[in-house]
Amino acid sequence: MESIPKLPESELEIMSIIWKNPKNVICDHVIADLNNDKNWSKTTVLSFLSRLVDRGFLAVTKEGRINHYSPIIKEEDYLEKEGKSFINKMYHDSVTDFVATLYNSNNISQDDLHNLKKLIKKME
Amino acid sequence: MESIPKLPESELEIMSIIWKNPKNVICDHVIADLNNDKNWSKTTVLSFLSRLVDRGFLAVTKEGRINHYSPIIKEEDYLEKEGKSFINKMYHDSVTDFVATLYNSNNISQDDLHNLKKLIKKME
DNA sequence: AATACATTTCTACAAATGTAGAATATTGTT
DNA sequence: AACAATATTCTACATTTGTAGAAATGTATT
Repeated sequence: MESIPKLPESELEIMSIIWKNPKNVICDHVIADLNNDKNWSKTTVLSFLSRLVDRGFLAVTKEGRINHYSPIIKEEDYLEKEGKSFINKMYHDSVTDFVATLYNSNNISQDDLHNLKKLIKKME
Repeated sequence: MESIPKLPESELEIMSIIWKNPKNVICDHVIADLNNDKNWSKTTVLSFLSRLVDRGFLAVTKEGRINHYSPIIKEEDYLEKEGKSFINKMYHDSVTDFVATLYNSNNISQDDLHNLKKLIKKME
């Protein structure tokens, strides 16, 4: 299959919203869920949605005049691919180095750390 | 201080090379260390270097006619900032979820996993 | 000094991204 | 049916990124 392309920031923002709640998505839902600091106009959001359709991330169907969007690319797949490439590019493939950096700079919450420990215990 | 901006791919590539070996860097070193799949012309590399200077990532001094570049932004700082933002944007701030994704998709080497365990043991 | 050569800086341009108004199409209302 | 309201699609344009030739500048060589 075609390898999944990396999305530009804004389109990723839109996809994240859709992945979080992927059933029966229309433009207005997306707008409602946008971060407050983004005040994109409706046409802007529609542009992004249409680019995501072009890129093969979304499918669109019309109900009356309204566009309904649904994800084609799965969130897990995208995250896996991006995560891998991030660790590779930035940490020469060492997850350990990555976690160490975050830990040393105090960017892992107690809670998160706790869960991480539990997870690691289960792994082998 | 100004928050560190995110670099475009190509410039990050250049910075990575320089960070790896930051003393007395000249254009030709960078070119020599480039990945084989990148065959950027010398002027292209020089363009990137000069953009990095503009962005405040590199300082440049001339020895004769030769430009010597040295990092202003520290690798750790850039990595910390990008790592944080990655985990935030992609994994709603959960390092655990990130590690889980990578683990489940078989993208952590035995070796790495081993080190990770050791690291976690030391943390608290 | 004149010439050939190497290095850097300028300039340019295509493609991608961010952004949204104008035009069009569709639906609902008087 | 005519008109207002609304959603989508087109079109447009500025900015950023990728890419590199042309021009300028400095150095070495005959």
